[in-house]
Amino acid sequence: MATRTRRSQRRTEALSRERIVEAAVELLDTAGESGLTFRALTERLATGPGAIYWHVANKDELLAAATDAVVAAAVAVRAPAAEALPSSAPEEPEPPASPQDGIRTVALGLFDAVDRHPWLATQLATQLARSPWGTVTPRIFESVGQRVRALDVPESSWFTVTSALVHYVLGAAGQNAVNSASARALPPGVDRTRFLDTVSTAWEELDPDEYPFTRAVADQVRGHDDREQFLAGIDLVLAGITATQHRESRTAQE
Amino acid sequence: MATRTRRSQRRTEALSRERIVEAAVELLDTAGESGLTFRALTERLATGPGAIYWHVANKDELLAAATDAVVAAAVAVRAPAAEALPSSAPEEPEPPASPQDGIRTVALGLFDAVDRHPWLATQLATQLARSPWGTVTPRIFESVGQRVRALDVPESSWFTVTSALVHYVLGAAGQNAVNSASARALPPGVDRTRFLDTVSTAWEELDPDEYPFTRAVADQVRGHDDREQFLAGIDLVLAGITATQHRESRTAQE
DNA sequence: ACCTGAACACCGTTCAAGT
DNA sequence: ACCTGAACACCGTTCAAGT
Repeated sequence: MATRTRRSQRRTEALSRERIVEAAVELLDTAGESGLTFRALTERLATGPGAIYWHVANKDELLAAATDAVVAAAVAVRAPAAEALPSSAPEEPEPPASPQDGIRTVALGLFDAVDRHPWLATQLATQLARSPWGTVTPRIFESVGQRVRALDVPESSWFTVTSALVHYVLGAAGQNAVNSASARALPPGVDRTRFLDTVSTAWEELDPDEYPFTRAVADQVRGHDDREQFLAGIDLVLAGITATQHRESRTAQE
Repeated sequence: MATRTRRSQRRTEALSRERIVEAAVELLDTAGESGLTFRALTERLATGPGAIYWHVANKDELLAAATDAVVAAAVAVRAPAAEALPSSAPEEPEPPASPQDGIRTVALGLFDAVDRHPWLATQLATQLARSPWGTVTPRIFESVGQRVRALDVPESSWFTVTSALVHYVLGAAGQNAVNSASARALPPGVDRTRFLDTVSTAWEELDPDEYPFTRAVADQVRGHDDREQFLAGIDLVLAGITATQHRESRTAQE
């Protein structure tokens, strides 16, 4: 009864794992987590479930592959100047970004990816929980870690410091998917300002005895910018790294 | 054909939302996320699906309630001394914990909760993503925020600083569910040491060109303690808060 | 080697009917 | 008001069969 979807013609391109993952990402983006079903996928790819199972072991593996593909694209960041104006003065020496800026860029890359693909927040948690030896964790870890090494953190702290940064980024990005996803779910026309207003008001109406702090802070929710706040958190961790180093070198000198 | 489960006798206690949520948490703990089904739940509660739907709107609400219950318990931390030796010297004045220690305690409370309930990592991401105006976010936020206020952070920074801490905690706790859950999934007898060994080895075998940092750090994975590393991250953020304040007051004095 | 599509077991949810 | 349990629509996955 539902109107026949316009994609029923025989597919021309051969099926491949790549095409399947690509279709999965599209489906997740447009229809959300619950929108990714093998039935929707077979229709979109004009094939049967068996064909998909030939290329992919099961749904978990498909979700992992989709997550990995998006993360890989997100963390493969170059210096922003390089792509901003591709044809202008290619011989101009790239401004050597500080390691701190590099970390901010990588972090923002992931942050924005979660913003564009809200399902990524949950999947990141799920995939990371499933296998730290998978491809997703090392990818993120490596990208942040290389910049941490460029700070003058002693080698013995590399693992701890990088972990702290990665944890913050994942936590903050996950939490932010909230806002973008929820805001999107609201009736169109209700924009971000109205959305923050809703949250702020809800917080203001909490029980004064149980939630004094949250109530006190409700107003600050209203005007805040997610990216700005995200970066402020990064800077807090970076400041902590610097401060800890200084404390250590001071102690070492005595 | 399956052996009749021992719980088929008529239930004595009346059904209630509370009992349902309690059973859901048990099911999640023992059988994992995929183990929580309405069928398993009806069997355990010796009832039919309709009875459950009388108390709970749907599975999403049930998961939200389960998450909220566990988070509420985790975040309601008292000074550790109070419960350690309940009957010894009750009039002894409690050592006034510093706000920093308070933050560490709350954070560890959540960290350990995720450790005991690995499904919490995913659910935290999901629930937070679904509704920041729900009960889960304010609960965590409030508990951390009250301690942030006790540090001498200027009021204008309350929201940002508390958010940063909460994001770190959620990210780190989520990532850690990894380890406990994965370690649990391994054949019994393979303990944590062996598990870390596996991860470490996997990281050592990554492509040297693409993953130089992760490889360099692989060895540090082997001996590390999750809780210690988690706290080190908290301390990094706390150090960042202090450093930022000093910088600000220094600037203000000029 | 790659794909088809009917079939299977299982899941969340509904609802007419009971007490 | 609270509970029962058959029924429904939908899902992931399998597999004998085709090319």
